[in-house]
This record gives sequence, structure tokens and C-alpha cells, in this order.
Amino acid sequence: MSNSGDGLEQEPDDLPSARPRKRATGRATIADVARLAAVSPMTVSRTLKDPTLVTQELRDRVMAAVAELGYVPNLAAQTLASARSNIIGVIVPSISNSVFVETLAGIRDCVSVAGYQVIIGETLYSADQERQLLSTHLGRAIDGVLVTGIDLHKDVREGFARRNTPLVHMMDLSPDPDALSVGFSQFAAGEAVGRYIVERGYKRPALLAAQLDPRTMKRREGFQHALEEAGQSSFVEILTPNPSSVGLGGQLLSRLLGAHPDCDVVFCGNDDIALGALFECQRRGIPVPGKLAIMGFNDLPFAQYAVPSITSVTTPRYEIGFQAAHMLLRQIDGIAPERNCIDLGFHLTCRESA
Amino acid sequence: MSNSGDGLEQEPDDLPSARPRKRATGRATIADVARLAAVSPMTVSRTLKDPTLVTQELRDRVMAAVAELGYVPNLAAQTLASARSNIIGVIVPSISNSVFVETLAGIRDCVSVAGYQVIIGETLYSADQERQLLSTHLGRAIDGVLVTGIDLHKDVREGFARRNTPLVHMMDLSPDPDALSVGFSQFAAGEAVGRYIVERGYKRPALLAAQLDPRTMKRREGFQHALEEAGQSSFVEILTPNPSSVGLGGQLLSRLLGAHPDCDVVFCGNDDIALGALFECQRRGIPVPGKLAIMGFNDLPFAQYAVPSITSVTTPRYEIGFQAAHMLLRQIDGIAPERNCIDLGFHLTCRESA
DNA sequence: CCTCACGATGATAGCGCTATCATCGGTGGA
DNA sequence: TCCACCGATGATAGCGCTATCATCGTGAGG
Repeated sequence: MSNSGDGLEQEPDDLPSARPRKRATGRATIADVARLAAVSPMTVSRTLKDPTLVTQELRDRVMAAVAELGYVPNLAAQTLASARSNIIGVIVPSISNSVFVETLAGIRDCVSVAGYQVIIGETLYSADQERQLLSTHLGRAIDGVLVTGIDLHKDVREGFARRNTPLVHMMDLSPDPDALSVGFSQFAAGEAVGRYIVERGYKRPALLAAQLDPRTMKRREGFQHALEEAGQSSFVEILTPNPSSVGLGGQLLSRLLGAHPDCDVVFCGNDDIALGALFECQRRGIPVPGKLAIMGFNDLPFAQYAVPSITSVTTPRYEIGFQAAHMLLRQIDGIAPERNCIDLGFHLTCRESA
Repeated sequence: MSNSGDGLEQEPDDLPSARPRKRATGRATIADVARLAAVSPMTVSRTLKDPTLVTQELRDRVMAAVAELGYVPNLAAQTLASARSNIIGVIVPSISNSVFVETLAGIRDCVSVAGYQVIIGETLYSADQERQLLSTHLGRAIDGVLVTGIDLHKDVREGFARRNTPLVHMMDLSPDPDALSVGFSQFAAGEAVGRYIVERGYKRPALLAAQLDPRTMKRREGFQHALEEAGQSSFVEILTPNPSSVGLGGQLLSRLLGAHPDCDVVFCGNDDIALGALFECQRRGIPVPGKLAIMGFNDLPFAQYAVPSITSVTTPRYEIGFQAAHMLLRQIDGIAPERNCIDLGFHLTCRESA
């Protein structure tokens, strides 16, 4: 027979004319382990999944064989056979936005102990992109999804529901009682800033915001609402859909000062904008907060170290990621959550800049 | 014939007592599409993979059926059957380090057009973690890996080579002629900073560095080498393995000033440290660069906006990601690269702080 | 002693897809 | 006219794993 040496199998020495094994990857399979340990493949599978199902003796033999062969389970095969991928998808607007970094850390810390892997998808703040990502995720047969924000097209949500793929929203609280969400009220956070500004006696507030995602806009609404409630109905605002950055913060502040040089406080949509605004003030010699107060949002790590330190709204980003992931995993395991909506709150951290 | 109904090959609705179909996911499969389009599953597969293999007529029927059923291919099955996962793994020390954000963007932009997905693994600067991640990746049958840094245990590299899984190193240039790498010389970059300091006539330089990964240490060596070459053999350094951050930059600077208040320039291992150092100087009223000059590394977006703007080494992070991914994809397709090592260089961007 | 429940293990049959080869009408050169 | 040849399509057989059921002692209960 001409087909010798094709399958590189040394042990199985009977049947010299063994079938040619059409396609083999060359890596050790569960069958190889089983053969070496002289047990059935099922016993190997059980040993690896739940050792208590197997007697000590067989377990030891299997583990030895696994070690000897350097066996690594083929996850695609596991997924196909068990209809569980042990992958969860995470949709964030942008990983370059430091805000999500801690959320991702929380997610990772929660799911990694449970043996799950994470696939991150970036929407770059585009709803279309988000749609497409979620569709790809369905192809991967992921076990669940964490989505930033609560503004998901209803049909997409229903698509997941129909397929029984759990989905948890992060960062904001969903008004839909059926939706699972972990976060804090973006509206209330904006409101808190507005109230603070009123309390402190600032008279001519301004709002600078970039990357106008739904959460930013909700904070804006809350901000507006608080001012109106205090009878201070008007405020200046400069908005741009561009992605936020320190540089952009400087530009926005310049535009603001050009149009309204008499502002006495700016609420910046996030800390990057706030830092950029602060730098611009320094460059122009404008005293902060003496002449112009600055407030940020999220309380990124640098906010407390800036000079002056930046007053900002501290958000539980790590905790949101962790709890959302936790809720998702429980949902995957079919455990209903106690509450569908977990509010982790926020608090305004008062520092030197306002 | 007693064996009817074996392959469930009729309309799904007759035979109320159809066999129970042991485990079904409920989602449309390629067989469903084939049935609806009245073609064989293979034709569906071909239509989706390479439409030119199929006549216009069948193609249309298949596409119509796909649309009607909302068919989404099961990637686990594809992976298992074809031994190709269309996933590449990326190993970075930490996604919270903004340095890697742009590299990831470059990678994503390169691979997404080719239909690949990315799985990100974080080593958190631990070699053990890195090892384990790479092993998991093998389990996923990924098609290739991008690894940050060139300091990979030889046996891990060989493991990949044995399995024919391409691997490309990023951010530094490998001395090993067989290894593929895209980046710049970390040593040379450190050297450039050292030379600049000498040229500018600074006399008492210091080095502040955190998170002492191999690349940081190579920059340090280059820095040292440049100073020695200029006969200025000694410099003060404060090193810590802690993860770098703006806050840490301030702390390190405080420690430096406590021990060596007469330093005239600090080279910070990265821009976060530099920014923290700058803030600390502002807090203490130390003129920068008048009394103390500050240099950073990487030229993160904020560096040019700080006041004073921060002199830093600009590194082609996006381009490194893009090119490394490109090289990896070609390698996956079996195309040998022209050069195994691509040096994308760096340049020192001189600003106000030094 | 025999049944029966039960825990440990094995045998069997897919999961949904694609590699591979077989089949089947044309085509064109000998 | 015949046949090697080719392009389009289908049939078959896995990829490596696990769900499910069968089997086989074993010890409790009758």
C-alpha cells in the first residue's frame, strides 16, 4: 500500500492498511488521550469537565495522559457538540475611550474565573456597526452579550431573546422592565452636576460635549432639567459629534470663550474634554476656578492629579462591568436575577477646579 | 422498507411523530437553506464562500433562501470542518495602557477587511499569564498570533512553529533572524533621548520608570549607553514595577526630588509618568523646563496639549499594528515576507518641556 | 437468593460544516 | 464518432467533542 506515514500515528500499530484519515490536524485529540490512558473518550471528557464523576484511578491515568500528550481541547469541537461556546461578547463604543477600560477589567475579572472568554466589539459610536457586530456574534454562537447603553433596536433585542441568548445592558438603567441592566442613571448624574452648579452660585454655566452618544445626551438633559428647576433656564452649549479627546477639549473651550467670554463654569461631557479645557485655560492664563470653573465626568484616574484637581462625577465603572458580567453568567445558567435593573449609583467628587 | 424518515428529508411539518432530533439548536442550518433552495448543502457552502463556483441561477436561489431563513453560519462548525477559525489572537500587556489602543486599532483595521476577528489577551505584564494565554489560544485553533514584545520563551515560540501557527512580534525588533517582528528599536529610542539630553547640555539627568517590562528596560539601556558614550556616565534613576499611571508619576517625581533635588531633566518611561511629574512640578511651583525639564515617551495624544507641552518620543503605534497584522495575514496565507523584521522607526518630538 | 436502584464506564450518534471525490452532461481535437 | 477533459453539482465522510442511552457490577431491601 502506498499510503504509509500519512497520519503520523505511532502507537496504533495493528492494521498496517488503516484508512488514510482524510484530514487530520496533527494535534492530540481526546481519542489519543483515551487510547494512552486505556479508557474511553467519554471518560476523558468527564475527567476534564467534572472530575468527581470519575474514580480516582482513572482520573489519574487520564491526567497523566493529558500531560504527556500536551493535550489541549479543541474549543470549536466543544462548542459544536455542546452548543455552548464559553464566549461572551462585549459591545463597547470604543476601547480607546478610557472609560470602558475599567469596565472591561471588571468583566474580565468576573468571567475569567468561570472559564469564559471575552470577544470585544467596537461600534465606534455607530448604530449600524453595532447591529452588524451583534449579528456576527450570533454566528459565533456566543453564550451571552454585554452591551454598552440601553438604546438597542428592539428587533435586535428580540433576535437575541428568540435565540435565548441573554443580553445585559451596561452603564445606564433601562426603563424596559424586561431588560436587564446594570449602571446608573445618566440623567440623574447630569442633574447632580446641574444642582451643584446652582448651589455653588455659578450664574453663567456652559456645557461642552463631544461624541454625542445617547448617554451623553441624557446627562445633558438631566443637567438642563436641574438648571430649569432652579429657574436658571438658559445655558450655553457647544456640542460636536467628533470623538472626544484632550485636544478637542481645548478647541471647544476656545470656541466657547470666543462666543461667551463671560461664562463662569463649564461642565465637560467627560474628563478628557475637561483636561483639555484646563490646559487651554492655563495657556491663556485664565485662573481656574477663579475666573472659570471646570467640571468633568467619570473621574478618570488623572482627574485628581491635575493642577488644579478636577471636580468630576465618579462612576463605578469597574463594578458595573463586574456586576453586569455576573448577571449575565447567572442568566446563562438559567438563574433569574433578583432585580432586572441594578443601580450602582455615582457621586460627585468635589475638588479644586469647581 | 422500514427505514423511512431517517434523514428528515421532507417538509418539516408532516410526520407528527418525527424522530425527536436529539439535540438541535433551533437555528437554521445550511441543510435548511439547501432544502429551501432545492440544492445540495455543498452548493450553499460554495455560494457563500466563493460565488463564482456556482451558476447564477442557483446562486440566486440560495441567496434568497439565506435571506428568507435569516441563516447565519455556525462558526464553530466552520472552524471544526475547515481547521481554520478566522480568528487571530493578540497579546498585549494591558489594554488600559493607552499605548496599545492605537496598535489594536491598526490591527483591527487590517484584519477586519479580510474577515478575521480578534481575540485580545492581556498578560498584565506577567510572563506566566502570557504563557497561559497562548496555550488557550492554541485551544481556540486560532490562525495566528500577534505578540507584544520579543521576549517570548523559546519553547512557546517553538510550540507555535510546530503547529504551523504564525506568530508576529510587535513593538520591538527581534534579533532572531527567523522571528517575524514589526516595530522599532527600543534601545535606539532610549539612546536618542540620551543624546538629546547631552546635546541640550543637561548635566544631571534622571530616569523615572514604572512597570518594568523588557521594552522599558531596553530603552533604559539605550539611554544609559548614550550618556556613557558622551562621558556622562552616571544618572539617577527611580524604578518601580507598579503599573504606570499619572498618579505614580507624581509620586516618583516626589521621591526623586527628595533624594536628588538638583536634577535638571527627567526622562519618564512613558507619557503618563511624564504628565504626573509635570503636575507635581506645577503643584510645587517648580518651573518646567526652567528648573526641571521633562521628557516622556510614546507621544500620547495629550502630550502636545499639556502646559508646557511635553517633549516625547513619537512612536508609530497604529502603523505597527497594521503592518504586523498584514504580515501575519500573509503568513497565514503561506506568503513569505520580504523581510522578517520591519523597522518603522520613531522620532523625537521636541516641545516645550525639555 | 433475587430484584432494583444506582454509580461508574462505555458505545453510539450526532453538532453543522467542508474536503474530497464521484457524477454527469457538454466540448473539442483526433 | 469517440473519448479525454472540464465545469457544475451532488454524495460521502469526517473534523473533535459531548448528550444520551446502554451496560455492568454492587449492595440494599424484600
